[in-house]
Amino acid sequence: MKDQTQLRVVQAAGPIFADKGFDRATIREICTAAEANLASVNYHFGDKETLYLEAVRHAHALKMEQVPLSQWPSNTPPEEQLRFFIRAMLSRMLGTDELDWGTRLLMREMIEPTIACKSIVEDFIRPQLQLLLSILDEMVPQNISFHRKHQMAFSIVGQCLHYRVAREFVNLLIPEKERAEHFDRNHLVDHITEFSLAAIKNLPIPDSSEKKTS
Amino acid sequence: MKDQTQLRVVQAAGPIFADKGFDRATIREICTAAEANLASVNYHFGDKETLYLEAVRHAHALKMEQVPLSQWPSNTPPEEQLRFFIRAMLSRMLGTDELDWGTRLLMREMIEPTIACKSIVEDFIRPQLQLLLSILDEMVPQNISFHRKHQMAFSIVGQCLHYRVAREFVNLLIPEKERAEHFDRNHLVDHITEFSLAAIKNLPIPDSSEKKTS
Amino acid sequence: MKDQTQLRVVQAAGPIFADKGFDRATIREICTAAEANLASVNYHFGDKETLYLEAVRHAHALKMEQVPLSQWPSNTPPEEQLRFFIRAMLSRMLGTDELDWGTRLLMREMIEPTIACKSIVEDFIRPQLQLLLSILDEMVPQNISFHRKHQMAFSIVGQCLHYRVAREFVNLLIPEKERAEHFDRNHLVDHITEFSLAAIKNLPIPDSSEKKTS
Amino acid sequence: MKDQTQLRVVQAAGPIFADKGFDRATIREICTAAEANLASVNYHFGDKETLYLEAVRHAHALKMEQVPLSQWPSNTPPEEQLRFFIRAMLSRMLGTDELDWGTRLLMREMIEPTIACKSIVEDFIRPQLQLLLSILDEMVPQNISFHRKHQMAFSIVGQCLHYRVAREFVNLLIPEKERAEHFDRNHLVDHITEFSLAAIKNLPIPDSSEKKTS
DNA sequence: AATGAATGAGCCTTCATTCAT
DNA sequence: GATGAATGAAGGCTCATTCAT
Repeated sequence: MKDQTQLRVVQAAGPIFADKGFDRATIREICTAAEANLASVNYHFGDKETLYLEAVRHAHALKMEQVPLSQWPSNTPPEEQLRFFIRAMLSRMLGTDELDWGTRLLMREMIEPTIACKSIVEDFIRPQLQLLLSILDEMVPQNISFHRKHQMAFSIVGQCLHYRVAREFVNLLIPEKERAEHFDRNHLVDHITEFSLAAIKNLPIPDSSEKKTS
Repeated sequence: MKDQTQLRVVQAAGPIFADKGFDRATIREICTAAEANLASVNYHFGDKETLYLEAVRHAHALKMEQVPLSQWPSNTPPEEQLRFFIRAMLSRMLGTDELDWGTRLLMREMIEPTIACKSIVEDFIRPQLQLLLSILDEMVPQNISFHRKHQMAFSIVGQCLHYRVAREFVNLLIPEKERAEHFDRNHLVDHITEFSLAAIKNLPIPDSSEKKTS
Repeated sequence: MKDQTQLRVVQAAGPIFADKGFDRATIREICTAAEANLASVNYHFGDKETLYLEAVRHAHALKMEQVPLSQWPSNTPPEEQLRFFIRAMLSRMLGTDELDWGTRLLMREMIEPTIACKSIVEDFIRPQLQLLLSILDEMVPQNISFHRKHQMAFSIVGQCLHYRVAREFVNLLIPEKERAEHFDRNHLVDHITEFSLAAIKNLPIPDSSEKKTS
Repeated sequence: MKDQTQLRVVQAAGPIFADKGFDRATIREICTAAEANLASVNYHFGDKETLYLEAVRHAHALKMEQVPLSQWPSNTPPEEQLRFFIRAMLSRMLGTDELDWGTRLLMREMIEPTIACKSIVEDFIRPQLQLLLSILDEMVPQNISFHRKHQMAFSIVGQCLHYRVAREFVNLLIPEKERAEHFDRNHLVDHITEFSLAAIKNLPIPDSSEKKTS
């Protein structure tokens, strides 16, 4: 019964912060949900902001635990590795309904970064980027520059991110029937993989520094 | 000096809502910025939420005015059209510093849609999507299905969106020097255009319905 | 179209003040109901309080017009005069549903008198009291004192007043069926008349100054 | 110093609500009078309306404590019981100056009933009515009907109520000297008692259902 | 004469935070 | 170590009133 309270509060805080954002979430609501005293937050965390930070940290620790970085046999062809990677990333982003709040928290950090942002990127985002880069390494010429590989990586990540961040827009743009049939997770994984592979394999090699710009 | 007040308030509201979000923005702050009376909001808009709506509408009307849908000579090759389109979209998204608040407002709508969301999509987003689709039409086989074209379009949009939505992450992931040299607007336009063109031109034609899925 | 507005506003104000009381009634609501401009009240009456006064005056002018002081043949026996009087008073108090607001206004003046109170009493209440006293005069000994006659009059008025002022209490105390059958206007007129007549005719004559008091 | 605040606030609220009514009374004024924080009302009662309810309840609990239901020796003749009863009722209604606010609160409930009304009637009014009915029982024929006894009771109550509800009217109608000499509490008790006794003892017995009505 | 725009004061309520126990 | 009571600051909103036209 020691720091159980503390834990209960962080756990309760996550979904609530995700749902309502920092401002609209109230300490009262969180403490009620955690069956803890109203003063718990200030007692255990000092203030609301610190609790938020702790909640975000807790959230992505949980996320990493549930959808770990993909593993595959060493002889898996890079094309398949890419497909696996994209599937994992989309899964993390689209989430199941119960786990969705983690992503929602992450998105809030993207558009309104707090102190939590930095550690999220280092602990959570960068490793994924590195993994993606290592997959790309097997598909692109060795002498390709740092930034081109990163741009490719971002092009892949961006395609996934879109379906999560602009989800509501997609819902409004694509009729429900069409969405149900062709925009489910499997089809999206396939499309993004094919699109990206086609791009990677046919991208002109010359360094972009001599590119034209209108 | 007639109903200037109303306009002043909407104009002041935009950047403030964008900066702080609906909750943290106070009508007191907005009215002060607009040099208007505190009761102006109630008088002209009824309540804070309606003001927010009006501010969002005003914002994207402004945006469209400043970076209108691209126009080009009828003989422009589709590849160049795509480059123009991507340049315009990125410009709208990245914006100049003073105009950035419009996009921030838009992102908040993506993540936490309000009543404003629907009209934004219809008036602002869908026309852009249609334009992009018409460009793609000139580059892909005629018999390609509705959803494949949309997926391609979203793949392009997603790549752009990423640099705006995940801007803070990119800033943390890419060293400043590298960013300054290779991730400025021009280079990004070039990369996204090349990447997308390479993908479009080499994408396997068969319908995705017979694709494999692991 | 001259002072029509002014009249429309007073007429609209009456029922609204009656319903909600001075504070809860808003100028906006009144002007809307009167289809007049929001500034009309201040323009025509100066302020809200003056409008209230005017509305009360208007109300009881109307009341007097609709239920005038009873008239009867000169040879009507005083017992019947009393019955007529009580019937008229109860009618004014209980009112029909549309005219009820006049009484509600009056009651508010009773428990929270404003400047309107005095003129109401002089123009509206005192004449009724005089009439009642003149009826009593025909039934009680000539030498009875001023205050005894007034006390009798108040005893009669009080019985009527009770059913209006404490209406809600009566509703809660008496089952609906019983009320419908035995507490309608006719039965109340009969009861109050009988009760009062029985009292008047049997009241001990000695002056109350020598009464015992425990 | 525990939950004294809550009590202080209710106590301060009573007279203020009585004086100004629900709307014009401000929680600021109440909290200041109670030497409590402005937020106390929300903390202890939730909102203003609940505080009002509590204040009304508190008020009539107090009232009953100060002027309890009359008690008398079992051999007291009913006529004397009635006098005692009327004295107690008038005392509660007219009150002393400091305690007047309780009645003012009650009158407001009569004219503009709130949620508090019902419980007041049940806990406070009905017991008094029952007591009065039991006194009447000893003076009227056994076979008299339910509603006749109630009508008599109301006739008695109404006479008392009048001097409270229409107090301001009486003040304007009766010259001050006259009032001082003949309308003080003792004289009123005597008059109302005599008047009512005379009525009760001489009321025609037949049921009112066969009464004439003009 | 009459009105639409604008204002200033004030109200209820909410919330994170603190404090005494 | 933990909590229930209490607080101070601020927020959105409502309203009667004023003012320029």
